[in-house]
Amino acid sequence: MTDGIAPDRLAKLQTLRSEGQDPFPPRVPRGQPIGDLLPDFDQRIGQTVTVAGRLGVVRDFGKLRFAHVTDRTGALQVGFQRDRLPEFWPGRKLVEGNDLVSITGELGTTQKGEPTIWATSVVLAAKALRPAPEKWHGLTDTEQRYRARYVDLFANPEVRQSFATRSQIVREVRAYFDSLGYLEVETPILQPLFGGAAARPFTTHHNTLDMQLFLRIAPELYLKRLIVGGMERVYEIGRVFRNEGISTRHNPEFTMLESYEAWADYRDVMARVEGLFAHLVDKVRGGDGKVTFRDKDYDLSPPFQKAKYLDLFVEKNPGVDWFDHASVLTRARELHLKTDGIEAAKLANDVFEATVEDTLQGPIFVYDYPVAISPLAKRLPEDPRVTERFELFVAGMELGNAFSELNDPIDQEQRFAEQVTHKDDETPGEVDVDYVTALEYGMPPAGGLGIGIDRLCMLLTGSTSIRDVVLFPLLRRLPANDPNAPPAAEEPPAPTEPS
RNA sequence: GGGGGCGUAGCUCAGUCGGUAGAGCAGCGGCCUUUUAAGCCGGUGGUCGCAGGUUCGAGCCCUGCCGCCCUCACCA
Repeated sequence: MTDGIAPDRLAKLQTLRSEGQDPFPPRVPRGQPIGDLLPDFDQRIGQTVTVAGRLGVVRDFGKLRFAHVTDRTGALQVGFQRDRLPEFWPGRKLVEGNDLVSITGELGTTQKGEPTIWATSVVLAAKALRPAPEKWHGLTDTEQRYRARYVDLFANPEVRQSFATRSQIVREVRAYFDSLGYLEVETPILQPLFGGAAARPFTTHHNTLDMQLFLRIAPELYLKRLIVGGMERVYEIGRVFRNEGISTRHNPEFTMLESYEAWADYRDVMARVEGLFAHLVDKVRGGDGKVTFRDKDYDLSPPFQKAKYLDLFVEKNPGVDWFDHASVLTRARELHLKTDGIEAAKLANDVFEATVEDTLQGPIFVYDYPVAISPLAKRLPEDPRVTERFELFVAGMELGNAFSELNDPIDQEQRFAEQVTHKDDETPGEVDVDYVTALEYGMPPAGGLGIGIDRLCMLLTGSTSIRDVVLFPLLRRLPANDPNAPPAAEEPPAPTEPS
């Protein structure tokens, strides 16, 4: 438990205690945000204020020491002078870099004009038993950054900034839908059947009900029940779980936005998406939609390009008929795709993904997807093989998926039944009868949308990896003898009742 | 799961041909009241990811394993 603690810091802690000082006092003077002091600092010179935060590297001049103190709003230099701190001075070395402190002092500047709080009182707020990473490089080891995100966050200000931006993005997504009269709702994460997407679920079990449950792969089918119920405009921002590979753009749990709007179709939803991006570009990027992602430039300002799925398919696969399996099979073999045991429609879509998807720099709406790969979308009146569905691509990355929602319960039941007969581990083993029943009560025509919030954050923060926009990405557990590993399996603490 | 790369002090990194384990920062002692990657002097600090093997001798070569990153596959 104490592996990795610097012995000298532990010794200082004990010295503090033996001198009757509490290294972890319950409260200290909180003072005010450093960021509030800086803009009109010149006018504040001479004021006595209190600030609290984490102490940086101490620069020691014998009878004078400097260090910066950082809080969530900024950093300010602290000047420790022997003559102003007669009581603190003899034990000054017991307070060191990375400790958490509360400083009271007079605002002033140094000879070089650096804003400085000349301390008249120093209170240790919490002793740090481990040193900070190196001041100049910070913490760069990616594994340590993800495993010890708490260090990453205080050592690397740009990381804090990215997550602040993520918070702002989520806030503005809410603001956008709220402004349109949508209700934010919460639907089950533990679901007896999984659906609304094609993905392998995590499974779990409820003891008292003795029931198998799935962690949701999408909230879709519950949200549309709400449309049946007359809520008309709903959205949910929540975690979904897919038991699949991990990569720079996949985390097993990720955050999805889904919205549904009655009396809208997929064209209306397209406009909503453009409206959302315009809003985000305005509020998060200050009107600048130009972002750099993986060394390429994109402009996220709407309007976006549009192209039909089948047009793109033909363009990259001349002479190949998406709906003709023999034709697709030939092409798939040409592309060295895996063809054994792959269903016809999936194979055709694999060809699309192999030949088209990477070329979609975007932002671009790809629309009118074949029905066979769109089990929840409404067919085009003029071509029942195709659905009113679009996906949004940026940088070859699928960012959103939307369609005119299928509200014909008979068609829906048939498509579910079709899925069950071709069941694989990505489709449920039985028809969601209750969902079909809901549709039988009548669902207004509606447009639905799903957007991967994490990927949206990647784009807007220029993060190459999804792990840079997820605070605690899933990592393999380390062996128990490693100091960074969680404590070896012990008796779990007794469950406590929520109060 | 396949392919490639990486793992050395708390942190950032060197380590040549296989020949005594190194630097900077942090921490420790000393000097210094205006530095800001402070400076100077002196010391401290190592399960070289783990386990085997080859060798007189392994951080280095070989095998297996663990972890992370990139990439492909799958997906949003």
